[in-house]
Amino acid sequence: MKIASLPVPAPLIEYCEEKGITDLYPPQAACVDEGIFSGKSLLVAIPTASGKTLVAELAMHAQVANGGKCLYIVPLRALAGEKFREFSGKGVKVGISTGDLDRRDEFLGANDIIIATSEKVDSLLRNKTPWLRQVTLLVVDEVHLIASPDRGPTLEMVITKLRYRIPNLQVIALSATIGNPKKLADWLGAGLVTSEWRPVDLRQGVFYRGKIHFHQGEREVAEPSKTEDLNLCIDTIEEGGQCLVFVNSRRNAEGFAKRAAAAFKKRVKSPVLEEYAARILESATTDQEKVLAACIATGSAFHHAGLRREFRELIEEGFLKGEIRCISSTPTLAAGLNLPARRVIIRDLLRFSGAEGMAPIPVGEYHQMAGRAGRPHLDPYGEAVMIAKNEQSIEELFERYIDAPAEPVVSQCTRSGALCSHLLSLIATGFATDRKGLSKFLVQTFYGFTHASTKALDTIVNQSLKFLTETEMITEIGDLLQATEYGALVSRLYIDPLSAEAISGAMLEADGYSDRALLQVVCSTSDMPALYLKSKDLQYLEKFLYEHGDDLWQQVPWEDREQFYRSVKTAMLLSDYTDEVPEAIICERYDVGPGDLYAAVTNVTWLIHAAARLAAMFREDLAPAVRELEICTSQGIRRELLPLVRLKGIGRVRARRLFNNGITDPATLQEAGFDRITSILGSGVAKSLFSQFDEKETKERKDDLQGSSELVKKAQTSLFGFGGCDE
DNA sequence: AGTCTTAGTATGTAGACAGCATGTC
DNA sequence: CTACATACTAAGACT
Repeated sequence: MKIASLPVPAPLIEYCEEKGITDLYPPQAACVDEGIFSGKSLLVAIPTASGKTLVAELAMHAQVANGGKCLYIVPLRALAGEKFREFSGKGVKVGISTGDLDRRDEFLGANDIIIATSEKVDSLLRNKTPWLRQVTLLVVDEVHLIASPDRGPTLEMVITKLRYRIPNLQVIALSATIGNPKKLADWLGAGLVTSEWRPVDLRQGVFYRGKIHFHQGEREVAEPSKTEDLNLCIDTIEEGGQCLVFVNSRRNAEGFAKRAAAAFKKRVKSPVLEEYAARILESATTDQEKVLAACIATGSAFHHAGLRREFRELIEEGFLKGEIRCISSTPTLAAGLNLPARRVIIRDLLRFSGAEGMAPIPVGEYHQMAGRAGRPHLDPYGEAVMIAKNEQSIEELFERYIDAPAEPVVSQCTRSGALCSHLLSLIATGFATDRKGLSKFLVQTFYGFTHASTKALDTIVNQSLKFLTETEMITEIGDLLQATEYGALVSRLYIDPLSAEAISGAMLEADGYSDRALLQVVCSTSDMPALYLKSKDLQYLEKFLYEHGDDLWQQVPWEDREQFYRSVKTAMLLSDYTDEVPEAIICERYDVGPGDLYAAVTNVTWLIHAAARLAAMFREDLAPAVRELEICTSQGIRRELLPLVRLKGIGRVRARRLFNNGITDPATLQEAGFDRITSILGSGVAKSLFSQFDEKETKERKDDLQGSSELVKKAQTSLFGFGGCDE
């Protein structure tokens, strides 16, 4: 099917033709036949890299041409960015909205295509964002993530909410191959396109004793090194390809990269790689990062969430450009960006999962990783290889993974805790005003669609409503369910009601305040992933609790202390960060990577913000201190620097430099004079600082004049600020 | 004596969404 | 409740 013949606006067609794309791939043509251009919903369950995105893009452009608006839901922020770049510059207005990124936010609704994560869309719904009603096409990327235990329910709820609100909404759901595509399509009222077709031939095989066994035959692999995984990797490099190795732990990822680096030393030399290594070394703070630099210099790299984003992106870029030959990675790369390689080695098929010990990875995940093999237009074929430990397991691996269908997608709505937050949001946002309304909504979910009896769900609904009523987040008067001001706030803050209750409960009971106490409570909630405990941690944790245990708001439990210790450890790390302990020392002390540190800081900042809002509601006296902590945490500064960072252009580093030079607040800064500041921070920064003071003075004069109208406004908001459920 | 090898044992384990209001080095 | 690879340790074997 020719792209030029499709009913889409010219810019997209021209763009495709420039790229040399003139015909649709067979699965894409099937989507056209199924009616994507006539507004029909569709579930597209086809392999990775077989052109799902273009299907969505065609449908979106057609919608926009008819005056429609499109919402594109992705699972990861990094993916949102990737799609944003991909969709931009083709004659439609594209906007992006994720937690850490809000480009063009004021006019977000003015865009034709808006890309957002599922949680962000849920948050937009909870805040009654008006333009959501104008959406005519919903694209859900990776819709099989409905089966994800922690984030699946949100995705399921968001889809259900949007379809509930918008009649005739066209839904295009994109998915990897799954076990029950028909079921999912039926739920969405969608047509179904499935296919095994791929643009590059994919050979899946099992390596054993120097040979890869494929369905189509065998392939010999040379054995220049002692280890099989490395031999497989070198084999592809020698052939001119790149290699992606999936392993089950960070340590393994680093270990493999080191071994590969030693083997590559004689083979790969490149000035570009040297430059990458130098760039990393320049800002490296930990040993781990120095190792990474050494590896990259030879063309190998490791990739996991302990690395800072900057380095991860550098590795991805280096691999895409073909400079880096081999990446050993934890599942970070499996679900993330589009990084194909000629050979993918799925080395570890077991992964540690808390309750289950070492458990085999799901078939769906294997397929996702295997699908990474083969770069379209660049590789003659792609190879996905597992490694067998004995003759017998060759057969087993074929059966268990290569020839096995992926798991069916199953709703996770009944998982403990998942529903409570969503029920609150349904009530607070007016999707349901009584129990009947809730049931009516819940039968529309995928859970409701796949379960004839809602008994299991009803039990959880009753429990959750009981909790929400007892904690006064909702009231039930007669039949009427309504969110209280507290409940509405919790819903909008997007925290788990359990976390909200833990935080406000602790604050209500507290006699004093300390940052540590608040941090520990916040770190004990499910919204804050706590650090793992290691044996060496026990010593200093016990010492800390002996000295400061009484200052905490939560009591040290008598038994089952692990959870508590973990929250204390996490709080101590964050406390060190606001105490301006250098990154390298924190990383070493708590055995985390810079990426983990960054993640913990952004996460806790969000929760402290929520805590500050809750404090304003329940403990006004604590609110100023909590708000201060919010700034301290986000900036990584001690309280003494607070007056300085209020100034534009002053962050943690400059503030510290000023402070150490005896300049402790804006007033002394102004007194010190331009020349003195120039000598500390340079003339550029000094100039912008002093121009701020001039602006401020003129603004203050204006504010004095407007003071009276400001007051009126405040009175109005408090007069009408009790719920505001109308839209 | 110093180095390598081996067997036994202790240890630790993937990832990442959300608020809010704008500007770090 | 489930496992495994790796790092470390101590003791033995070799140059």
